[in-house]
Amino acid sequence: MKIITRFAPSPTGYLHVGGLRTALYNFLFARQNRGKFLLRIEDTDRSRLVLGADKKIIKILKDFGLKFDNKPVYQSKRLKIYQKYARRLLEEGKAYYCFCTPQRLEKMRQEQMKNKQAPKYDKACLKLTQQEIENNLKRKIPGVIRLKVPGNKTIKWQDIIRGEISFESKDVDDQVLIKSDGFPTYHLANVVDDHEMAITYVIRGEEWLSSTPKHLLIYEAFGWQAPKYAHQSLLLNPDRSKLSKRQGDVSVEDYLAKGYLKEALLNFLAIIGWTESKASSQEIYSLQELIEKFDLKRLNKSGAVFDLEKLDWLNGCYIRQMPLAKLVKLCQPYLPQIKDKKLLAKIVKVEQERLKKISDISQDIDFFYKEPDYNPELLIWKKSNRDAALENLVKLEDFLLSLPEKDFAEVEILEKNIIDWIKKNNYRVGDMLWPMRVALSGLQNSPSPFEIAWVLGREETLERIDKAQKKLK
RNA sequence: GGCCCCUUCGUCUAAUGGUUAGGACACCAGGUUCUCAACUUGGUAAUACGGGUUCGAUUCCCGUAGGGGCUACCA
Repeated sequence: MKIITRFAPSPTGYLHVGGLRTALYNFLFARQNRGKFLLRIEDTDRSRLVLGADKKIIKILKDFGLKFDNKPVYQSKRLKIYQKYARRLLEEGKAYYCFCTPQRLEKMRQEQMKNKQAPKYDKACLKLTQQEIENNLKRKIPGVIRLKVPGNKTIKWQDIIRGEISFESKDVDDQVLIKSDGFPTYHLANVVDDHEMAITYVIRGEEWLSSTPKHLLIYEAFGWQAPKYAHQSLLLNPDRSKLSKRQGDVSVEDYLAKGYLKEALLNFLAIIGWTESKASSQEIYSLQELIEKFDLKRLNKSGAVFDLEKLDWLNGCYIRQMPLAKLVKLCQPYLPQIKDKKLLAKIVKVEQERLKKISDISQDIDFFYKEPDYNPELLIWKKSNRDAALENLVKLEDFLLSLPEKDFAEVEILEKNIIDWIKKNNYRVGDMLWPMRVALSGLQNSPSPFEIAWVLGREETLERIDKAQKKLK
């Protein structure tokens, strides 16, 4: 049987990173089995609907390389279908009309809670006669359709990730199937669509675990075969609660805007809660590799803290491996003040190994195009003194003056020249390099003096060293 | 409150009856042409607790504790 998975987000705003992880797992599982990966937009809640949110989700999936098959299915366009199926359940006596007011339901729930009972619908409307029901319908009294849940039954299934899970039907509420506005609830629409779309594997978050008995009951009422379920663990805040906006960024867009790479984020989402095998210590995976190696059964049962430090590390790995031209392109938006393409490329090259996020590129780089202002004391190396620093800068300037323009064309040549000169004269490297670097950058911490001089060029380098001498006098 | 799920270093995890309990991130220390970064070598650090089963339990069972999820005419 062909394996078909789906990602079924509701378009209520941004896409949560946990949602992206679910999409990834569904995508991987489908691809590695040469199956299909479908997209369904669950837009049955009109009050929470955000216009355009579906387009954003589709764009993100595309940008991340999670290509889905077929056209996306919109539940809001399938109202008649859900109603048809609900009617069938009604006719077969497996569902019933309920006209209870929200107020009555609320009151009932409160009382049940007070009596330490599980809040559940009391099936009051099940006692309605056919005549009463028809009268209510004729008078257009708002009502819903509920599933008639059998009383004493054990519902169990083999979850791919968690093994056997069982619930008692007495703990399952008579779930609303069709709301009073005619829209289906998640539960009905989800089951009907998974069935009609021939979904074979449902991979979803753990928050759906306690809804699964409801879904299984609906499948049973229709006489359909249920798909296989895999309930993955949740992404957590550092305090181990469900990853939420209150404690940091949760939307995919947020992470992208912060300068995380798509590849890194996807890689991170894949390895958080999953490891390839007992033997492997691999952490970096391309999407293609994940398709080959991902194993649903090896997903971890317990929730995983979304560890930003590890994401930063992983992102840094990806940045360091990236071809310069691509990185320059990504950095450009963060450095609008630098119009000179060559200068931009040089700065990015020098900063490449220092970046954790793309956005870091805007940190401490002003000195590359603007004369730095700094305290002259900074020019003095810890093992040196003011007079020596000045003297060394003079020597250095004299030497650099002797180097032709072409020696500034590559970092390596410049470096070799200066180091050879230091060695030949038996200078201490720190005596020369520290003041040089500070003269060029004005910073305590910065790239090496060779790299900065290479970016600045011969003329600017000499000028800054000259200025540094004046500061020390 | 009820129902369900989970529990190995700070974090992500490996090890499914026999290991000095392994790796990665983070942290600490050393190395590397001055600082930072990168790289590299090394180090600190965990089986929640209590009972079983067993010659032997991280591993299997029970209980306790802790954490999480759900408990809507939201998904």
